[in-house]
This record gives sequence, C-alpha cells and structure tokens, in this order.
Amino acid sequence: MEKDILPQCPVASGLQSVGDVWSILILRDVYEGRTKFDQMRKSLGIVPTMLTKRLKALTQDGILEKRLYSEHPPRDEYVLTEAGKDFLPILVMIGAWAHRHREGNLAHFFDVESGAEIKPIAIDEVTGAKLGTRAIRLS
Amino acid sequence: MEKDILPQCPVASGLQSVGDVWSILILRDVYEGRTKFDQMRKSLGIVPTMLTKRLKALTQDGILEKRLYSEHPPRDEYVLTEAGKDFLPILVMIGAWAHRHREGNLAHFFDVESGAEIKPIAIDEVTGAKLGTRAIRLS
DNA sequence: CCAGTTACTATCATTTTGATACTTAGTCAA
DNA sequence: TTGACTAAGTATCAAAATGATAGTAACTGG
Repeated sequence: MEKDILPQCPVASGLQSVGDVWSILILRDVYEGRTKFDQMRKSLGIVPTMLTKRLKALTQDGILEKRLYSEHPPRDEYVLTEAGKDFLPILVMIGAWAHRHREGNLAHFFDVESGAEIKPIAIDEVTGAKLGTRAIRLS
Repeated sequence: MEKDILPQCPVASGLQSVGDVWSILILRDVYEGRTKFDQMRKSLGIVPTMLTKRLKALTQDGILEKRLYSEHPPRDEYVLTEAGKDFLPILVMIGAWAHRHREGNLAHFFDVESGAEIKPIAIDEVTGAKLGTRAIRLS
C-alpha cells in the first residue's frame, strides 16, 4: 500500500513499521531467542530475499538492531531495541485474541515464574477500566 | 505468504485473519463509524477491488458482518461482530506504541466520558503484572 | 584442501496490488 | 420519463511485491 496514507493516525503510523505478517513473526522469533538469520529462515520457512528485506526494514525503523556475536568469522544477530521489546505485549494480545476467536489447537503463553497461563487484558492506566468497555474518541 | 505456516502459533493464527494493513485500517474505520463501502473507500484511498476483497475476507473470518441499512435501494453496511469488537484494544495498543516510538504529529485516544487521554497498558489478569516485565514462555 | 556453516545476493516466475474505467440498481428533480 | 446522481460494486490490465531456486563470500574444522 501507499506510504503516506493517513499521516496523523497513530494506528496507521504504527503499521508502517510493523504492519506485515513477516515482520511480526520475525519479532516473535526474536522474543523466543531465534536471533540469527538462519534460525529465523528455518523457523519461518521464509525465503532469504524476503528475510533480508524485512530485517533491514525493522533495523532501519529502530525495532531491531544488529549485534556482532562472533568476530571470527564475523557474524551478526538481531536483537530487540527498546521499541522492539515494547511491542511484545501487542504480540501476546494478538495471540490471546486468536485463542478466543480462531479455531485450532494453539499454543499458550505462560508466566515462567509462576507457571500459570497468562490472560492478557488491556486497561487504561488512567481510569483502570478495561479497554473496550468505555467509548473512545480519536482526535 | 503461505497459508499454513506455524499452525500451532496463536500469533500466526491471529495474523491470518487480521495480519494486513488494509484489514486493520478497515477495522479502525468501522470503529470510527465509517461502516459503508464508499465511506471507507474515500477515507482510506483504497482501490475498490481491494476493499471488496478485504471486506469479504473479514466477513468470512467472522470479524465483520453485513447488515442491510436500507431496503430501497438495498444497501449494506459492515458492522463489527464480537470478535471484531474484541480487537479494538489491540488497535489502541498499536496506536499507543506508535506514540512512544514513531515520529510525527499523531492523533490521540481519549476516554469520551472523562475526556482524559487514554494510556493503554497490557497486564496479565492473573498476576496483575504489566506484560513485558516478567518472562513469558510459549508452549 | 575439501566439506560444512552462516549470511546473504541474483535471477526469474508467480501472485498480489493498484489504476482506470465501467456496470447495476436504485433515487430524485424537472 | 429523461437525465443527473449515488452507492456498491466488477472488469481489465499494468506495476509492484513475493516466492523458488541457485549461487556467492567468508570463514572453520578436520
């Protein structure tokens, strides 16, 4: 789609960085510890040209950054920036939405410390109200 | 991308319904009350063939449904199902993420009742902890 | 020095998306 | 009762993105 559609909309703006399936699945991989090119390629079944392209875009957008993990041979991995880490809750919310509304035998998210399954909800930090229960205006 | 990649991953599963920019922007439009074909077409600058295709997919996936709003002439609008309404928090989270990490003069979300700006955060309903502050495992 | 690993790039076919024009079914006003 | 207008699309074709397959470059370890 076009570049500069709806420039004032925060949703459209966010989607310009991260509004495509491969990018989001790459982020999921990185969260899971698959930070290297070939790990992602195998895990996702993505063709290398596409993976290269997406990693470049995510890096330029400040969501991932390249880090040398071996000098000899020189090898880079991709790690999350602050912006990248900050996207994790959205991933988890998407997964939880899928559990509620999509068919299939899906994996679940667990809190490592307690072992309990995570039930993510979004609230407004100001009112404390669950999002979706009160009217919202965008302006 | 392929159809059946990573069938057990809830994130990948969710993205199959709603993992594309147009679909998400259509949902945003519907939340904002632009429920009719031409309203969306103008608001988004989307080509009608694409809009038709996306509306059909969202409808088949149970996120939108067609509703007759005029008998003569017969005219349909698209309204949110429960699954569609349940996606709103994710939209707001994406917008909030963009506010934190993207440049530009972006519109903000407000609570209609209180007038205050919304600061969405995702928490685990079980532990009450903010997502991203504790380790998560997917299995 | 030869096979293996990692991180890619090159090339080309296929698929998806976009632009423009057109259609269908109705309304409304003169 | 014709002619302009609206809403919701479809048809056709060009352009761009994606996918498949193969190949390269730099290094390692035996």
